[in-house]
Formats: sequence, C-alpha cells, structure tokens
Amino acid sequence: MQKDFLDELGELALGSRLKRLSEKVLSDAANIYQDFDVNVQPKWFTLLALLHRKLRVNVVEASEYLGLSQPAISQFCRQLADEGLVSFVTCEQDSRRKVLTLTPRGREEVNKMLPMWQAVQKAAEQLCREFENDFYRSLRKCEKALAEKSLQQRTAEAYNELYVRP
Amino acid sequence: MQKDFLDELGELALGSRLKRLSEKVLSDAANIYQDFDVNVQPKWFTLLALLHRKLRVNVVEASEYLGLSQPAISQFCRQLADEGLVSFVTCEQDSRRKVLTLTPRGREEVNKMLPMWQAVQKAAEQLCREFENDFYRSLRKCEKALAEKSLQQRTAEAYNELYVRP
DNA sequence: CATTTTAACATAAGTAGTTATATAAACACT
DNA sequence: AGTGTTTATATAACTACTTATGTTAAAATG
Repeated sequence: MQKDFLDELGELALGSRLKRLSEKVLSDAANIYQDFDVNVQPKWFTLLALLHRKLRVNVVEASEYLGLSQPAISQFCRQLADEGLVSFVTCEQDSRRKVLTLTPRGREEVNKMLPMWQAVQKAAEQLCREFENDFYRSLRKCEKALAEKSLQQRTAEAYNELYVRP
Repeated sequence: MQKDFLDELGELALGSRLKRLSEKVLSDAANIYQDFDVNVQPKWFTLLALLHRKLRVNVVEASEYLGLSQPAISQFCRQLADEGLVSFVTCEQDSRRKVLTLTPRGREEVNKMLPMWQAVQKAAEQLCREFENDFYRSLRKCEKALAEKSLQQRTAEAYNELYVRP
C-alpha cells in the first residue's frame, strides 16, 4: 500500500514536492535550534547571518539579499529589536532609511550559534553529496534555469507543442 | 554586485533555498491557472487530482496521500463543496468517516484541466532533465535520505565529529 | 456489556509570511 | 521654490496552511 500520491503525480507536482521537502528541512532546523538551546527563532536565521556578515544593512537591502518581502524584514527587525539582538538608526544621508546592526548581545548570540551552523553546514553538505550528483548544485541550476525562463512560459511552449502545433 | 545572500550561505541555507524555489514554482503554477482561465484554486490541485484518480477517499486518507494535515483537507473539502466541485457522504460502515467524491461539475472541471496538466508535466519534466542529472530524481532521493536519517540527527553526528570527538 | 482508549472529523487559534496601502522623505523637473 | 514621481519604511489585512482542542463514534478491554 503506497501512500504518497505525489509519487504518482511525478513532475506535475514538482512545486508541492519542493514545498514539502523545504518544510521538512526547516522544521528539522527548528529542532536543531532546540537541541542546542539556542533561543532565537529559526525564521530570523538568514537575517542574523546577513548582519553578522555585512555589519550594516537597511531594510530594503536586506529584503533583496534574502529574497523576502520588505514587510517581512520590517517585522523581523522589530521582533529582533524587542529581543535586544538588533538595533537600528536612521541613515544620516537619507532619513527614510533605517540602518540595522547587531547589538553586542546580538553578536554574542550569533557567536554562540556558529559551531551549530558549522555542524548543520557539514551535515547538509554531506547529505547533498550522498548521491552520485550534488543535489545542492542541481537545486541552484534549477533556480537559474527558472530565472531565465519561467515554468509559466515553458508550459505555454509545451502546450503549443502538444496541442496547437503538434 | 551580487545580491543573493543564500549563495554565500551555501548548504547551511538549504531549507531557505528549497522554500524559495518551491514558492517560485507554486506562484508560477498559479499564473498558469490564470493563463488557462481555470477557476479553481491551485492549492486544491493535489486533492482534485487525488479524487480524479481514486474516486472515493475520506479525509484522513486524503491527508495521508498528500502529506497535508487533516484540518487542511477538512478546509479544502468545505471550500470545494461550496464551489460545487466535491460532495461527501457519511461512510455507511463507519459513521465517523466522510467519503469525498467529485461532483459531475467537479469531474467536468478536472477534465478541462487535463491538457493544462499535461503541458505542465511536460515542461517540468524537461526542466528537471535539462541538466546532466535529473533534478526530480535527486529531489526524491534527498527526501528518502532524510526520511531515513533526519537532518537533525545528521547535525548531531556532524557536531560530534567536529567538536566532541575530533 | 460498561468503560476506557483510540480514531475521524470540525473548529479555533496561531504562524510565517504575503499583498495592498499609507506616510513621509528624496529626487526630478519646471 | 513648487509640484509630481519615486523610494523607504510601517501598518493592515489577508493567505495557506499549522497545532491544539473538542465532539462523537468505533474498537478494545476488563
């Protein structure tokens, strides 16, 4: 008795399959944070890592770097400020901009997370290379291919080939 | 000026990367539905396809087949019933169960969608095979590998190797 | 067969974001 | 300098689910 209908749908359910896997990985990540007694929310991870690396970024910049919406960063930013991990000052040259930085406590928390990140990195790297072809590399290639031509356009073309000009 | 921080994070951000790609694919799918003037919501897709294939399933069964929560199916089911696409009757052998089926209109709508699905299938299949290795196959392998040993456990092991027993 | 446990479904509340919209600052043009 | 347009951020409302919980029916057990 097979109970995974996505297997039957195959590539047609590519999106659903990707979503399901991403949720599995992200929920595992949340558990890992718990294992390591890290009291920051997993959803803040990419923003914290960005601030660790870049030191100073404003809201729109962060949203571009991370591929999230501007309101998402705005919200995370408030939450992180409430936690005392991030502070922000109005940009001097342009008072519309809000420049984010880690607070000393934020830097401390990130430093405590670094060994955990190293371990996740190693585990994920090994996972992706477990098969004959590197999954992470395929993933990036797929992203790139879709950026060049969307699934929407590919589908329109496939439809033409199948039904209009067969 | 590179603006994708996930590239810098590499495998550490595997979950975020998968999520971003799944959202891209699913939002493309929504656009495709629009292109084809199909007036059913993309989120119903897997359930409609399941009912098309299996004819009769109950709520819990559907949630298992699709990997969604039972309340999710419950909600979709109500929405689809409101649209007149799905009907349900109480199971005779077990009055707790609700057996879902497509209505005649539901079957009609699904039949209208079949050519579109064929086109998506073809486009997605070509996309996945565009590279030297089949992305969809890697994806399934990765799922399977994680089902056998979670990223959480892999990370614990990697941590030991890196810091405890180096 | 009375009672506890388990299973199926519905409903409520919560979450991690999104899109839409408002506000205010900066810029471009006259 | 005044006016219209664009940009940065905040806020509100929405979405597609989730977890938690309640209700009722079925099954298991003493």
